[in-house]
Amino acid sequence: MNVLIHSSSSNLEKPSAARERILRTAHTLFYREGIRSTGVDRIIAEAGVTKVTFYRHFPSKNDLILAFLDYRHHLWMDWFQDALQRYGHNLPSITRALQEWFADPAFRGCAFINTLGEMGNSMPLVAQKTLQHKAELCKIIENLLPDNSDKADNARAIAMAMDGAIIRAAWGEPEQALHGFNQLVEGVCRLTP
Amino acid sequence: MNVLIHSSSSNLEKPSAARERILRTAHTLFYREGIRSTGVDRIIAEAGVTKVTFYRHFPSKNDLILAFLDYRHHLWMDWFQDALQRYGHNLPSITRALQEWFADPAFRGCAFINTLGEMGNSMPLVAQKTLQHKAELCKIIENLLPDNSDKADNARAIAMAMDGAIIRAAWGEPEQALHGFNQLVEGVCRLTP
DNA sequence: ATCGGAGTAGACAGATCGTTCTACTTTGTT
DNA sequence: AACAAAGTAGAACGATCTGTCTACTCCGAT
Repeated sequence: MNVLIHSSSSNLEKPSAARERILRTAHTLFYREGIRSTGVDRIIAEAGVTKVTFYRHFPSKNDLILAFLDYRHHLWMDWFQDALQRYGHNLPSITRALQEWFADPAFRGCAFINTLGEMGNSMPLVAQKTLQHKAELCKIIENLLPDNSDKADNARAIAMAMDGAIIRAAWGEPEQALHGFNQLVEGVCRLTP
Repeated sequence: MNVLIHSSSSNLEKPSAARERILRTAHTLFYREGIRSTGVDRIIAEAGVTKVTFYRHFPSKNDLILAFLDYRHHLWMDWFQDALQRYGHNLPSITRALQEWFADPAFRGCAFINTLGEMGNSMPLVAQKTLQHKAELCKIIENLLPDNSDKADNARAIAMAMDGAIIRAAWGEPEQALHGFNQLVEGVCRLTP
């Protein structure tokens, strides 16, 4: 019951089935077990490709890491926007979306937070992609806020609260995470009604 | 100008100078560069000990990782409590303490968030120590809250906001992190005045 | 018909990983 | 004086890491 499903059958422009399999496998393993503890050999084996094929598409593991983040970005954004729509596309729908995500057995926190935390400053592009990801998230949150409030500011605060909630949920306390998140969001909204 | 300084001269009960050096070196490297990307060979070299000495104190790298978290816990808690006292031991003093921390050139986010994110579920004790760390932090925050409010609940929400701020600061946006954190704290406090 | 791009299978190199080992020296306690 | 704990120096282990290489197959477009 994965909530974040891979759009498997969009091969109309043929972006290489092998490449897609590598990327999906890398996504699963990188997200579940971390970047460094996942060797390329394992990705290659589980994706069912050969080394030559792998290195043809991704000249180095670093290239795969960056592609993984792009892949993750689109996957997560698509799911999140869809979830918001399904839950009413208003402020409370964020909580419902998070609840859905936290309940996913594959949930293991935010891939960007985890990756940046693991890689440190050794890959500047990771930090850059992380910032882009969160900037886009802020824009989406902005659209859920009423016009009279200071939208950009409040959206950033809510995004921060989201990260805090995601981390807490990753520690195995999803209920407390959602409760605390609601508290924080409610508080912020009361400040600029 | 490290804000988190190592209590170097507390060798009255002699916990082995070599052990202390290994632990300090591991702390620096693990925190700055991550766990898996820091090999024991490098720790051994930079700590100026030999392999035998290293493995006498820490039978495996995993033991060192856990000791690192304990070490970090005490180091950070001591600094944090001291900073709170210095800034007035009230709610706003949290922000000042965070500001001080974020300005530290060695700042690279929360060691527990980073480590748990990197290790995943491969080391259950890491998750356990992380929860203990944050539980203790919540208790400290509780003591800063007025009596009439729902202290435990609010402390947890504030701790969550702290984590969000820490992450944002680790991405290189300390001012936005502090601003958002203030917003969130102010909002929570207005809910239960 | 043919040529190139993308695939398969798997050996291999060179570095680094965590860990163990032998052999010797210093230091503190009894 | 003697002994044990804790230190030094450094070789070596097997495993695993990323990345390269040769040799062969398949298939679609020209």
